[in-house]
Amino acid sequence: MAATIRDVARLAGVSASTVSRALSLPGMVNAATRARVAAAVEQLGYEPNRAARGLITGRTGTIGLVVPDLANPFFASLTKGVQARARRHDVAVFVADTDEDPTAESGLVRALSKQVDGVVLCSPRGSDEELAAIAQETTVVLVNRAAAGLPGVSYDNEDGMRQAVAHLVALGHRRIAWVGGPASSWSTQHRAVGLRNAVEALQVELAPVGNFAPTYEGGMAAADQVAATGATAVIAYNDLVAIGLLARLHSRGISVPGDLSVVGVDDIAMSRMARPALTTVRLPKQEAGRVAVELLLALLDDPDAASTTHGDLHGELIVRDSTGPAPLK
Amino acid sequence: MAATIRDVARLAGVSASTVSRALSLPGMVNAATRARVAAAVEQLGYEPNRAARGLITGRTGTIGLVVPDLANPFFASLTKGVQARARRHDVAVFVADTDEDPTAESGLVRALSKQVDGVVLCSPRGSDEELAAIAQETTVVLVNRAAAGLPGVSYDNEDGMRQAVAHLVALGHRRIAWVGGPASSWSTQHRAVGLRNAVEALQVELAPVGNFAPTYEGGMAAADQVAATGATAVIAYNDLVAIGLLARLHSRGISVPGDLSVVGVDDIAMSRMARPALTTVRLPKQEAGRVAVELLLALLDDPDAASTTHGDLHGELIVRDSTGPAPLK
DNA sequence: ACACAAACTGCAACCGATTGCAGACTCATG
DNA sequence: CATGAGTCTGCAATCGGTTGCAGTTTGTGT
Repeated sequence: MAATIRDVARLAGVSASTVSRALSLPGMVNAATRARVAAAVEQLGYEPNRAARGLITGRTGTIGLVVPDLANPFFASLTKGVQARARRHDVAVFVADTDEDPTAESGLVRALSKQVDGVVLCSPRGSDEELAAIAQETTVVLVNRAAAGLPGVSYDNEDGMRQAVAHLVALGHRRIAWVGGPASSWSTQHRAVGLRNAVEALQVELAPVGNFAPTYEGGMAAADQVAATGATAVIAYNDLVAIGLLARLHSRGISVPGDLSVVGVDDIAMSRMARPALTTVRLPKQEAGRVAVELLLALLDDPDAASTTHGDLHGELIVRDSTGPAPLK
Repeated sequence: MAATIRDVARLAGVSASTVSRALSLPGMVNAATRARVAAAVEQLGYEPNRAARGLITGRTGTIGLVVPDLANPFFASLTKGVQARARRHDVAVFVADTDEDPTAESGLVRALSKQVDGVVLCSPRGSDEELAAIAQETTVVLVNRAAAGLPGVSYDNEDGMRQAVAHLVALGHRRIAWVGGPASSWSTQHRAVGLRNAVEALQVELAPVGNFAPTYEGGMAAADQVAATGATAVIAYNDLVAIGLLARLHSRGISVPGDLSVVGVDDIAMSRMARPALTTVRLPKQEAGRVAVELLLALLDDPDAASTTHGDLHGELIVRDSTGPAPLK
């Protein structure tokens, strides 16, 4: 069906080797020959078969991406970033969705590992040991998680929390509630640490209300506990949780930001459209995907480029309508 | 690095051919031999290299998926459905995002076509001719678009619109505005037709306000025109547009559903969280992805299975808080 | 014990590329 | 005109699998 390198060779009146070289090492072939080859390629609409090349060179020009849930806008954006950057490098992307099933991670990576040069693994739920085992199989770049010596890109969660707290303190808030995500989540842990540092530095009080699912429902579930803390502001694990809070607070007649200010994390598209529009720490999601791809490709080119082994991204506080001055007592 | 079929063969004390057969045509090899092979496979953690197989069999066990925008929750869900179903069939998925660029479509499909068995093409913006050309290159299944003879899966837009109109009419609305999506969009055209049929059948008035971007901003832009039509209800091209309408109507002090009822299409996650929660025609997005994969795989098995050449999915009206009785005059 | 078919297994060619090596050609120089 | 250096180009091996064909083993009937 599709033209092969031999078809091109025949049409150009040269051998397959020459065609191969004309395409990948143009300097090695005579300009006239190269032109004939180019014409034949054009005429046949020839595109090299990467799989075949991969057998020889060990490089398939393909990477894998494993995410917990594509329907989560956070990962959708990240995937988009990976996608875009990979295409620029003429690399194709296999996408796999674990459906939040931690046990599926290693299986998927293993299945993928034979067909790709490396894998970008997002927010892995597995243990450090599992990740180390996975990294044996293929080159792995982690996103949103730092694990023992593995290359990766993550956000500076501490700094993001600091910005959020500083904003709230400037508005006069002195007691801030915190709705955590899943206890096992690396991000939750780091955000909690960042919060503790920030409240300590600014001498305000932190009122943690526990761990909730990182979803709208999680936010709904947390809202009443938040209200009960007596805090005048709340920072949520992520925007979905924050929007859940907004919904439940509204139905309880608690005014945002009049009675309570709400801050999220991520800045997903939905946050802008929430009512009131959500103040949030914007994490550069597509950027994370792009950096992860660059990191992975660099690592593939030079497996011990220890210098480029980790990317660190910063969040940026986006102030909208869900935060305001602390209510007067 | 990774074990090859020859490694397995050596360990099991048989030839590579036998290993190959033990794995793909188990009936052809002796049970005892098969067991030895299985043990060796297990011990080495062997996974066949699909790319190599693809060279011989012409089937790579890989399909491509091309969507206009992964960050759009509609396509994210669809991708998830494709993903899940493909995995069940042990098929890997290449995902490519055109970034809403219609000219990128055919290029991407062409680049993909050498590495995949077939492609699922979502909401293609290209012309029928372009699509026909693409279909020459590889097996294609369309989603959200019916084009000249190409296999595909789409929604029954007419019926969805009928349900929405019936709901509004039952609530006493007699004049319904319609905010269309991009004029070139296949869905817009079909939804408009469905609406015209429905209003005619139920003897109410339709007030189209033109075509807008299928986004939140599009909805914001359309809101004032909607208000000016004097309609008591509006049906939006999709949920994002409907949510944009909600936002602008709210800031203009127009009460929903008190003054105006709003209906969307899609039922993205955000719709449940909108204020008021959005009444919408739920389109089974993951289901569409699943059906598309089944269709594609069936077509690959039997290229002229004309019987299974088209999937038709139905929407379902989800009534929430954005629709209510028409205001009394 | 012998012939014959059935059931397995291995050899070798092949898929579409890449690449080390050596042969062929060009051209300037002695 | 022979020689040598430089350029190009082709041959053939290779990657990791699959598969047609032929050879070997096994089992059965007589």
